Amino acid sequence: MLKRPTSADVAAMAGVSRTTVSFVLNRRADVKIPDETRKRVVDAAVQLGYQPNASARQLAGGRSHILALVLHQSPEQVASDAVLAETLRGLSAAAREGGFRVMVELLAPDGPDTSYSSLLRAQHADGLIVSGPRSDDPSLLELVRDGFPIVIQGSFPDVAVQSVDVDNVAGARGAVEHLLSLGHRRIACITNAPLVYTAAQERLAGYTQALAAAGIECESILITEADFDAPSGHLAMARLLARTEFDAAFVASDVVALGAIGALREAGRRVPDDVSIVGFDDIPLAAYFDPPLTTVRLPAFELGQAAGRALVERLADRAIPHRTLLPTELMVRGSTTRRRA
Amino acid sequence: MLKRPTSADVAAMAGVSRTTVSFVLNRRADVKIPDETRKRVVDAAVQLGYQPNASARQLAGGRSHILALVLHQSPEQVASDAVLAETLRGLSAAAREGGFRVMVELLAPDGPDTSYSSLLRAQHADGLIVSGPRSDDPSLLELVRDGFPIVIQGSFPDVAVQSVDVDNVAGARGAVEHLLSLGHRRIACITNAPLVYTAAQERLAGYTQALAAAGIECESILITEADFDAPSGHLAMARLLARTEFDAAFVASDVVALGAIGALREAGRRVPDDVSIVGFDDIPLAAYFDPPLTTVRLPAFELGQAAGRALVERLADRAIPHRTLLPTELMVRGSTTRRRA
DNA sequence: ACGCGTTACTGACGCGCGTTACTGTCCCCC
DNA sequence: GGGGGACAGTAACGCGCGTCAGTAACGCGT
Repeated sequence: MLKRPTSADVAAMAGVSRTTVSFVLNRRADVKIPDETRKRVVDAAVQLGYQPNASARQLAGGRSHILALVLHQSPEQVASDAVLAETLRGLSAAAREGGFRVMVELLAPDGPDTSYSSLLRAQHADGLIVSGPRSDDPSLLELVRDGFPIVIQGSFPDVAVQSVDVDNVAGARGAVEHLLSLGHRRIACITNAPLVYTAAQERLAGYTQALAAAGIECESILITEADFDAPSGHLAMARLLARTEFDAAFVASDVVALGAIGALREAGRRVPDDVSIVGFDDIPLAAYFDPPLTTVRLPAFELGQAAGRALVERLADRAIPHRTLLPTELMVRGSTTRRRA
Repeated sequence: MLKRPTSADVAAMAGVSRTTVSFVLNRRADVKIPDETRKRVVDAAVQLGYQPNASARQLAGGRSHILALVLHQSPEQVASDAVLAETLRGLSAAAREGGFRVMVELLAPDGPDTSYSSLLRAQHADGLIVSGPRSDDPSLLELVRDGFPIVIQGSFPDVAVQSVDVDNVAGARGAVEHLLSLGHRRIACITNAPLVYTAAQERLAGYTQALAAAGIECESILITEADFDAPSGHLAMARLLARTEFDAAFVASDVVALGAIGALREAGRRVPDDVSIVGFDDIPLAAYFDPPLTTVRLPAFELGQAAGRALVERLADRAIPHRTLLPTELMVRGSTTRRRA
């Protein structure tokens, strides 16, 4: 492997100093360089295939131009996170706009894994996007308190840190309102995850709000928790079926909803004729479920993009809103229908 | 934000030179340091919360300790890549074992996006894992020729570069043999992607091999291409239904298969009673399709892990096999059944 | 007393770049 | 003729670390 050219090589070839090379290649507006010299430098750089060494640049400039995405999730959660790819795409796009690259740090949630704090403390990355943190994460609190640039994707209550999220409450409320508008009154709810996760809390809150607004009492017998994946949805629906009657259900995750629909089918209940189902997320496959799933679209790409942009702005010392909430959209498909008379 | 401590600060506090600090913290076995001194240094480092600056380390050491994952995929492909998350987990695990971190580079496939070559040339990353490259990518060829450490995830024929892949041919063959063993003779095939992708070619090859081994002629009227996502599977199945008869189909992607099953349903054909279906990938949701999908399990985690490990070994100048093929496993579920008499 | 080896450590350089402060030159205007 | 300013460019330092060559102190055998 041939030795990579340095800026000194470019300088030598162009017959100028290294400083001039740096000025030209970094397009410094406050330094005047005649076009002729500029061209000589650029030509030399191109001819040598010069690429500035990232480490040296980072060291001299004090910034790494890297954003790190920290995923605070269990394997099951990652596996069933159907929107991760899209979120990553959005983040990647935003990073690129701002001249950053993206690093990914996957954490095992069992046991305190604080490896990501070294990302910042070692200046591996300039800023962090932390996805779905647990609200009791001490090392995250410490990083925030130390003033590191961090954007939370999700929510992290009671802490002064920027966050970007989808409007879970409004989305869930809209989903339940849709069921209400179809005449359903006895509506069950399966959460997407245990309630230690704020997103699960928020979606549940949307459910109860919609019921309250319609003057319907919220019964805990109608509510049960799932745990990210389809099997947990299957179990949750089986629990509900065993203990009460209902003619619709809001399932706060498409993946969980697929499992729940399976349980309904096995119990001989048809969707949507016997039970209407609304999901949440609008994963790419949702429209191809049988029946096609009515669900709440989570703008995954935009979410990643918004988080990335927020962090980029923050790193440029520009003011950014404390909290950004992205709107959801109800996608009405075949899994909901008017209540039978 | 407080200024981060440097190794000089640690040295001052411990009353030794910076060199000694470096020796102690890097656990250099070839340098003898008494335990007492060692302890003083470690204590000082802990007390200051010292974290070596990554850039400086990279610059001095000439390596970044970063692996980059290059995803050469269209948005639709990324969105429907249900195994990306798992692969990333595996890669991340392997990287961590080897003391590396992971960077992700998403490329738009339209137009030659060579941004990833600068990852290596700028020494942003020590090595690359390139997922599913197109075989005509010139900048990749160039990188390989220049001797950069690259591992392909997928295949890249006719080029001397390490690669890791799942055994697509054997997996597809097994899927079709399963259909044959159930008495099916007229078996259609929907590819997972256009045939410029080698994985699609290989899975198709497995299909034709299995038929050939059974002495069945391979008819092109039974073969059609899809394009990664469910809608394309729907279209593909509609095309097949319009032009011929068959009693089973091998669909080389679970996501595509879901779309195909939808098309069968709309055409009034039941799965598996009228048409048996075998998919490929075993995405987490496959077991929850209706009917549960018989499919070929792609060991996604292991794939990422194997790619990561291969690259780590390569970077340590240890010999690694030119090509690693991971075995698949047939998951027999409800979408296949014996041919009706 | 001297040489020699060992132990315990350090000084100084280099990695490749950004950047500040500075130098030299030319020209114009009083 | 000389002061001043714009122009074109450079020398040199610092970023924080790894590492090699080197040194000072000490012990030991003869």
